Amino acid sequence: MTSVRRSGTKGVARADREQQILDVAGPIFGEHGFAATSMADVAQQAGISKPLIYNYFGSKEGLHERCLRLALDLVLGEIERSADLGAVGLQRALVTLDGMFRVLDGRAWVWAIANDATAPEGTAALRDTYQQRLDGLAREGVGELLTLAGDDDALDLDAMTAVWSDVFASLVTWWCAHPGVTPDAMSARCERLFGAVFGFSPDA
Amino acid sequence: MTSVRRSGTKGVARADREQQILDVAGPIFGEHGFAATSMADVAQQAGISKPLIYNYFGSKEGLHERCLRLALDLVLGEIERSADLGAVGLQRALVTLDGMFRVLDGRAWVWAIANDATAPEGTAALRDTYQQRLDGLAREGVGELLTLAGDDDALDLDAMTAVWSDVFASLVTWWCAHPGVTPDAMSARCERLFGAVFGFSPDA
DNA sequence: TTGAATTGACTCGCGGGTAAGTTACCACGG
DNA sequence: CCGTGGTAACTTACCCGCGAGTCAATTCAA
Repeated sequence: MTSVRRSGTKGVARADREQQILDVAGPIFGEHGFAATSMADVAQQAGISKPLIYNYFGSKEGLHERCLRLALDLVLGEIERSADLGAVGLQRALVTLDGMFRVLDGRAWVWAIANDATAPEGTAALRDTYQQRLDGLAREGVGELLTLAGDDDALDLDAMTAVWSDVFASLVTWWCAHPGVTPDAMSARCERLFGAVFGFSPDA
Repeated sequence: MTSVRRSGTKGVARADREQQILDVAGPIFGEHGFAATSMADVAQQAGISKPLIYNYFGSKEGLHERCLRLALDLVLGEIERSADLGAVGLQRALVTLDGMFRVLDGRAWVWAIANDATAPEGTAALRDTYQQRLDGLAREGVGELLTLAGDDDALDLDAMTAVWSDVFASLVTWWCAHPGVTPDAMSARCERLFGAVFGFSPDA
């Protein structure tokens, strides 16, 4: 997995060192949040010095943005992949949840960093495009449900989309807080809960 | 509303000044969160100097705790009051939401400060007792629903309680982000959404 | 020798917190 | 009616630690 050293280079090849730093920084940002993470801490846990990180990523924001991009790509990619599977209604919700559990298995920090409230202002645009694509997908399913119930109020749709997004996040966050639960077990749990709420088996 | 000045005292009476600082600090803590709030900012917006705040509240944590207590008392008090009204099932949920909208009307910072993720460690105990009482109430209604559906898994109840708490929070937060919506209109919205999800009118 | 990789040892601003003084008001004695 | 001292409210100007960010070296492969 090690890249070839470039001429005139001591120590670790540039690409490898970069990857190594990202591997360490991601979980740290995820655990403590952007604001409460110190560069000295990242450097120490990576076994290198602080200036080296600045050499590679320029600033704390720069390092964070790289980690955030990885996280958002992973999360959003998985959600869009699930959407393409073609399931509808509750089945689609369950499929999306299941995919998320699988992709986050052993990488809970990805979810944490994607939902970090202390992220710097500079990432607002990045997070916006991500949120818009997410909301768009959520809105489809939610709109279907509301239309079926004869509700065509625009703000109702807006609020319900926010609620569904939070329900999704709530289930994922709960799972992240229970490391012993396998993705399979968690998906089964979601099926039971959906069944209890909606009063019928989801595959009906 | 002004307290009597005590003998040998210049300026504002102690109780009045304390209240004035709290009135300013609450919304600031709510808007920026504990971590991102600076004492100098609070002092400036209150039109006084920084040391005066320390004279009154001892520390940043001290000031924050006072604001947090006010917020938690308001929120939890309202929820327990709603619980005592004796409604059951979905009606109880709607009544609780309605009460929350009314008590937070014009005081959105109360909700923000009660849900601030950057609150200091020292308030963990305070927040725990609050959260436990909240969870206890939520667990009642959720447990009823799950038992009705034949689900008696302990972790299911745990997860579902977390989800319901987040749904509640999600609706309140959405409302806080839409200042033009009256409590009445928001309660009506909640009724429609509940109806759409559960497939029947809540008062049935 | 060259030059990229790497680091020890800084600077600097920000924000919590404080020491020491200043202001304004009141209660007295003359 | 006028000092004059006492006291509480209040402020200016500071300290100090922490963490982001930088610079002048140092190491080592080619």
